[in-house]
Amino acid sequence: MAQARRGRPSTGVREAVLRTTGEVLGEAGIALSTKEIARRAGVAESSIFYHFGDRLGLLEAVIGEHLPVFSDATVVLGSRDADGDLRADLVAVVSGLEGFYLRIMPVLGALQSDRQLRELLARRGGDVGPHLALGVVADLLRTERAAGRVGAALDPKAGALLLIGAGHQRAMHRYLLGAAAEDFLPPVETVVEALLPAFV
Amino acid sequence: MAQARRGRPSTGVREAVLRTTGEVLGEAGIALSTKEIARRAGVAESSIFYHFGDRLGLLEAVIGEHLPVFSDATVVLGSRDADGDLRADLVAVVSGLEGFYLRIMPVLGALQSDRQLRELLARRGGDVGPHLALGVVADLLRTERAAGRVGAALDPKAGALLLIGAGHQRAMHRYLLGAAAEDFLPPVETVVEALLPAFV
DNA sequence: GTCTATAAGTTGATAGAC
DNA sequence: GTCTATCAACTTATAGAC
Repeated sequence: MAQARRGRPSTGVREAVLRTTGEVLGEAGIALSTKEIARRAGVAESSIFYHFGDRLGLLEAVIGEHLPVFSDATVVLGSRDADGDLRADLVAVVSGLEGFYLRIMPVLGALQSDRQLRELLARRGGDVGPHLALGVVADLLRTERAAGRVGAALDPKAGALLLIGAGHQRAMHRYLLGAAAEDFLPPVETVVEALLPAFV
Repeated sequence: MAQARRGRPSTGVREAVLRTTGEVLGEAGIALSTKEIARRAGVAESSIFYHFGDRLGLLEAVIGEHLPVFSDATVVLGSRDADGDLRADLVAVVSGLEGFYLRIMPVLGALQSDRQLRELLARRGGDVGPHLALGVVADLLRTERAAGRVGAALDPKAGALLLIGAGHQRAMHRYLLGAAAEDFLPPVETVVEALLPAFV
């Protein structure tokens, strides 16, 4: 970001393309075309190739833009204020995770349905990607454990997998079924109630 | 299935197309082409349109073929023999779920990344689909609870969400990262160990 | 029911003007 | 840095022979 601007300043085409691609990703998935993105973004199709090289380069840029958020605690967990009640705090954590996974679902779906994107992820060597959310939540549990608010016997990574699994599961079914999902899903409060004995 | 066969018997083109489409789905995702499927299946491309009408019809047929398995306990849970030890039984359940979700990942990825397929799912009105796995596991927990092997206070749906969430989470990260995922994921045994207090 | 041949439209990508 | 114009390859889909 400390890079000095040289040459002609951008007129926002790159940004418009990235934004539009993110939108189309949520609708058509990775079966998106550079032509349609250019049309919807109101730019020339050739500008996409100027900025991103080829179609995969565009996909890499869009996906890659979202990959770092998985290690950002504020984004993954949402805003929470610990008020001392473990139950309420866990409800806030799972709800935050659910909202996060609901928002990131198009990116997650693209990664799951395109081998080239998975290879891009593997090439990054693990320094970015969905798996880092586990570390974020595990760190939170370690802190809470040190403060004595969570049982000393709890394995932080295992606890993180359970909380994330619950939030992700609710988010995925809501994404797939829409409002009808609530008829099948147990409420966050019920899930936390069931999980509570494992955390005290 | 009780339908009598009329007219000329099939020569297996339909089945070959369905099988091949399932394979391609795991590689290219929903960005698959009828041409490539025909080539890999060794059939004429026009045969695809004869059997499935159009491209979406083919996708619907392939996805629809997999949707009912989510309500099949044997498939979802895998083969387990309850030997009386709750801990070992839960490990078997989560491991079974992990294997199931690992196999079904291409279908799940396609649903998450294509709006048309999600609409197909919604049109089915909930009688098939990924959400039914919740009922399968919840039923298992109800049985175990009635037998006194699981705590009476446990909500079956909440318990199911936690078990499925854990298995699905492990499956997804293994699918995205391959063997490297094991470095980040807590082992099934550790997860069950952490979850155990919620189930007794 | 499966094939070959073909059509019209879309695709990702490049060249060159400004 | 962005555009218009263009291209060959590929896309989905149809017609008609066997």
